[in-house]
Amino acid sequence: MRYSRMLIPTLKEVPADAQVQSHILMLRAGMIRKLAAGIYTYLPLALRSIRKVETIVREELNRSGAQELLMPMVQPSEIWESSGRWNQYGPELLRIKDRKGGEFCLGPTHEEVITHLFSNEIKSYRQLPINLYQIMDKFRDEIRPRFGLMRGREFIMKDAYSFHINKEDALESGYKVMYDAYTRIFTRCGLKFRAVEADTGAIGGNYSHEFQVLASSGEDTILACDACEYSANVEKAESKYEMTGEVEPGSAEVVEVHTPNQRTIDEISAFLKVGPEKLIKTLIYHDDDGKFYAICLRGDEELNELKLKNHLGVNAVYAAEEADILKQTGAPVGFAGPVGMKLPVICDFSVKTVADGVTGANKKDYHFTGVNRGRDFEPIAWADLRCAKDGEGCPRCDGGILHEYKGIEVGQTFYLGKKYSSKMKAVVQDENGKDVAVEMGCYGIGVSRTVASAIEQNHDDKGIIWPLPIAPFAVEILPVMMKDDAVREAGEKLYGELLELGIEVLLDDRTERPGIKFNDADLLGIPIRITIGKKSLKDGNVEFKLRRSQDVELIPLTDIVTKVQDTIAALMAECSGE
RNA sequence: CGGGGUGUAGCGCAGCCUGGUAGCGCAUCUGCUUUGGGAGCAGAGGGUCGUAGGUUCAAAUCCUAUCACCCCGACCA
Repeated sequence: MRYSRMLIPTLKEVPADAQVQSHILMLRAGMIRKLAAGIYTYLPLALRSIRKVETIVREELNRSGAQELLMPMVQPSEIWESSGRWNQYGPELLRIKDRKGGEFCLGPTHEEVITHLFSNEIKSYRQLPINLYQIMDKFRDEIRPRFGLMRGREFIMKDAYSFHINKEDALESGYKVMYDAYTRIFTRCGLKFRAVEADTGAIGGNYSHEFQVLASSGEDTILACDACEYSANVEKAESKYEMTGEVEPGSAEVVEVHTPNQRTIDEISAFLKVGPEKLIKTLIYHDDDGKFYAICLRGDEELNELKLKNHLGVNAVYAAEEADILKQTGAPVGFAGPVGMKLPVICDFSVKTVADGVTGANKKDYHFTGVNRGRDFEPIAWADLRCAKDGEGCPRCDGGILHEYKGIEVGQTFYLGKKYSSKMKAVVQDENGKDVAVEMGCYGIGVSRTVASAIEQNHDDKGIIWPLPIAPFAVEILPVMMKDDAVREAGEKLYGELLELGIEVLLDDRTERPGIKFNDADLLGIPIRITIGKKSLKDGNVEFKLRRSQDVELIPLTDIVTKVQDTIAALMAECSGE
């Protein structure tokens, strides 16, 4: 492609409404333009990268036995009513009417459509297993779209749905296969990522993983072991911490102390001059049935609500309102404690590391000191309820330490079991002619977000540094002076030769000044740059430079094609995962 | 939806308080000179000042409403 003919409207200045690097750089590199909040046009350069990701996704999914189809973006309300989600989904579902007043929505996801299709077309266990996927635009009317392609309302997603006759199959030939395919996909994209254990909600089990591209600007926090494969979203992560540091209960007397208006851990810690690790904090929670609990943690620990929810085996947990706390504990917020607590007390393991602790007295403006477990209170359960932290022990292996990373979620795999199939009539006849609900899995990849996260992970202050497999072009030829006949002709000749070999090459044939060309080249981030200048050309050489490196090599014109081919092969091999 | 902020040329902004010819830089077009890291000179084009009402002899400027966009919270690929 000739630069002079391609729509690449680069910007020298940073657009005022962009905050994150991927957004800024995609705007500046002329890759995207906004039409409305969270809705973008992908310009030619961006589309080339998107297509590359899509191709990798297709190749790996096809290889894993999945089949591509394409479902409608506009979906009738009926199927959403039958799944119960027409009312449930909320304002994120963009609803529209046709000319006859019929109700439709723009598809935010396709469980309804795929299940509708399945129940009509798949009747027998002999047709299973089957895995169907598509790559298309989704529309989710997000409350707050932001960060360019990172969180758009319209975005490109690959969604896959698998159907199996039994759980063993679903996990082995379904979930595991997709997990491996995802690992290959992101490896082939040239991204540094981790597959982390994620919340499975009410389904339970370790059968959901988030694929997180590591980037300091990521919104998700993950903890990963430095010795084994364990890594998990901090929302779910466990650690070996609770097994260490346990102390015997102390022998101090329980003393009621006056602590006027001292509510928070910091306030009490300062007021009584004891460290927060000597405090036991008590939080009041209730589940979706309105049942209340008192949750105790060491003062310097944070409650992981997800762990609490899973421990209780309920659909949701909520922090109690101020009025409820007064009603349930007899004291205002800040003075709850396990001693004499009427509500069931559940303690995090961290409480075992506190002896002669400080707790609320369930009485306004009073706390207890010298509180010890066993003697002064007894929880109904001990559990891991705290947020795991950087530097703590790995729960899966010996000696491994967890480290914290920031990540961008680009994919998630779910084993769903029969949760949806039983509700949505996805049934087949088994060998006995009996109807059974099928085992389902669903698997998503944010394609446009993957491209954005690649930039988030690979850039410097001058611009993008594309991983070769998803770069819009592999090579950029930069003739410094197009008006110099020798330089121009050498550029054109090399351009022709590389094209002939099927190499994707961008020829900057603009008659711009060198500074503009160099800066644009850095901004666009094409992995291989070949600069053709008057002086080196006189000796029969061109300059060869990788975007990610500072080194410039002088290569004889006669060798440059081979050099490019070898370099492409080497860069691709880095991402092959072999 | 709650809180904060911004709408003036393709991009970045000034002008508004104190009403009176709509400006600057970059970009664009023409010509000449320049050409290894965002050139110089000369000239040109481009704006219903987000929109709708109101006040006024007169509104980008004051008032009212409204819309859009951005940032902080709950959601998610």
